[in-house]
Amino acid sequence: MAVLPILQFEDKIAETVAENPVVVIIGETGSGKSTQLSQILHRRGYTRSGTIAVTQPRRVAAVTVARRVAFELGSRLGEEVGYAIRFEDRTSDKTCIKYLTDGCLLRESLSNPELNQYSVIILDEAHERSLNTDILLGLMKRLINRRSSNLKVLITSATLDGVKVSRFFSGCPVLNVPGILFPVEKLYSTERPTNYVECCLKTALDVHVREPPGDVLIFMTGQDDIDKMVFKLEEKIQNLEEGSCMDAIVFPLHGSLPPELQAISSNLIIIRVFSPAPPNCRRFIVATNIAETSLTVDGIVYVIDSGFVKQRQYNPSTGMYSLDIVQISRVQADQRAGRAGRTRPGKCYRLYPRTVYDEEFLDATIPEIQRSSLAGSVLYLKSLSLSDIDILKFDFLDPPSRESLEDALRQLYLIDAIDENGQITEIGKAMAELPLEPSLARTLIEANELGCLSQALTVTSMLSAEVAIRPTHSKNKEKKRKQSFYKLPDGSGWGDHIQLLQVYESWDRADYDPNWCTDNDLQVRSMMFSKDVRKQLSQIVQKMGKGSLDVESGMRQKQSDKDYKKLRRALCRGYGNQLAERMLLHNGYHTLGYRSQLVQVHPSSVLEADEDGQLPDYVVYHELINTSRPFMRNVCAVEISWVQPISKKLEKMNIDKLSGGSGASENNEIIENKTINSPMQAVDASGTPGSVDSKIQAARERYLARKAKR
DNA sequence: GAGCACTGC
Repeated sequence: MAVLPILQFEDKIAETVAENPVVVIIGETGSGKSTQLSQILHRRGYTRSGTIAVTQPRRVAAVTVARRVAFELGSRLGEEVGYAIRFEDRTSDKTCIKYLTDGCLLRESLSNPELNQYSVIILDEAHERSLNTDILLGLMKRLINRRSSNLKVLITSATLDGVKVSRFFSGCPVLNVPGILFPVEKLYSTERPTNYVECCLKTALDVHVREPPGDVLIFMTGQDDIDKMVFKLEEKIQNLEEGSCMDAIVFPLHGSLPPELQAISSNLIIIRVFSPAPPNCRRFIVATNIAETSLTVDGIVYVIDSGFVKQRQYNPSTGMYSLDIVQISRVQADQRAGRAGRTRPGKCYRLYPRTVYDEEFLDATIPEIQRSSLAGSVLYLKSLSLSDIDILKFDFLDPPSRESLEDALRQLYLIDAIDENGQITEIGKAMAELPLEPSLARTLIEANELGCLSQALTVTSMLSAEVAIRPTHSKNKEKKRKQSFYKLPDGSGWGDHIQLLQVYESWDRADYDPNWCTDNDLQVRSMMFSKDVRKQLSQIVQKMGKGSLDVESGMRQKQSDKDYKKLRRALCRGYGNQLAERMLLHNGYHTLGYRSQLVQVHPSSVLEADEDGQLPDYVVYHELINTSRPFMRNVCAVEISWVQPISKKLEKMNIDKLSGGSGASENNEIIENKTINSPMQAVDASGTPGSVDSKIQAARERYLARKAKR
């Protein structure tokens, strides 16, 4: 194996780190930064005064890199080198290099805000701008001022965004470490295709017929398009004249491969996708952006880039999520192209003109912090109770909009996490201890008061694991699906939360048999995950727990509480920021919030109407999602008397007080000025119905209209 | 009467 480029810079790196508290390392793919930086600093003695922490945005990365480094140092995993991810801590007293997810480091800083056990903190893959890494960047800036004598912070990034990060850390040095990527030739289309699936197909066939051997990676937006593409490509290849070109196999690659295929397809992917193709056979891998960073497929020589990605975004002014097809950024486009140059020189077919890349694409993807609801993050920051930190003044690399921060404060106030002056409450502090989104954390705390903690643990775990009751993957098994659907409990008409509880209880009665999940079309993976979450939550709430926490005790609870009244009441408290009232004359709802929205119960809900065909007067919802229309997903019936205290709170809510009173106007300017530099990307917020292509077309037209206005 | 990209505590 060739010497990793980064090792040639060892002296330079050590020297720079010795002289500066913060250093930015720009290391391209293949530079070895993730495995070598920690070892270099270990060699230079930084582990004598503390541990070296290396954060990763993904769990697998934390595990595999730790394993690799342990191997290189000839030590056993969990001793000198260890890792910590949720549910799994493989470190010991001996551990001096610790890989962990960014979320884990955030959790650690909750109990130890100065992170004193660490002599070095490396934030790896910072360019991906995960929500947690962005918050860590802000915390690190504060920390180095307080621990300047004994803390070193390294921030690694793959793109040339180093200047920005350096500026954020008052002009800290930036080191560039080259990677070992082969050149990739970029070929642009002369115009935007009107039908991007067809265009991908045509390009793929062209490559297959004309280009020498080498595998092809095709980036598309979602499962539907991928399935369509796989089908059409296989068909076309079969119709090619025998012997006119080499054989081919086509694979789909996305995050939610059907559960019944998962077992086989993990073999498929590992053995067939991740090993070289048989001789004289070309592999086509049709993937979502999962293949951009999370999964690396070796042997790719050709990349076909549609130029689009599906992105989830949060709109703070409506409290609604939407899943939109948006243009990728230049960073993303280059990342995709780079996938063609890992083993030898490659080619990237960009299905958009050069001018689109140059003029329309954003430099970088909008960071997650500007696309998410910030209630959880704001609660986290408030719970650190750092007297020197004001949320609205918190120093973010890219600040979220003031609107988004205010939305978070309103939400937190409505669920009692902060008081009317924006100060964190005792309830809020308890909520922050729980690895749950704020509404679910609040539900658990209220359930504890009401004596239905066991049931609430189950519901929050199921929601937290995003267990889907009726997966849509079994198209060719229509009969079986219907049968099994009727076997599952239905929430007794009260709604989806209750159904989730009942489903988990059924699984408990089946002794947590994985086959029970498969028989009922439930993803084994997500059910197992919810079991892990439940266990973890149980351990945390044990301290405050009143009564038994096991699943059976929740079932006994039901004997005395047939209507799930206590649980639904706890949910009503927890979702005080996510309530809706039915309209008088029909079954539509309007949300009870800062800005009321007209919404409907999602058709997948098990919520039942009464004899007159009327849905409950009041419901709580887990999420608002704007697809073809605005829908409430995961709904539960509540009673008016429980809603009233929350309505009163809503009436007297005052955002000026919540955001810190008089000081707010001053902060206002700071945040708003910064926000102007990072506008939201063009999004499809109107929920235009129709095919993906028509959505893309519509998004493009809106973009051009806006451009013309300017 | 709908349909979901990807992560993570």
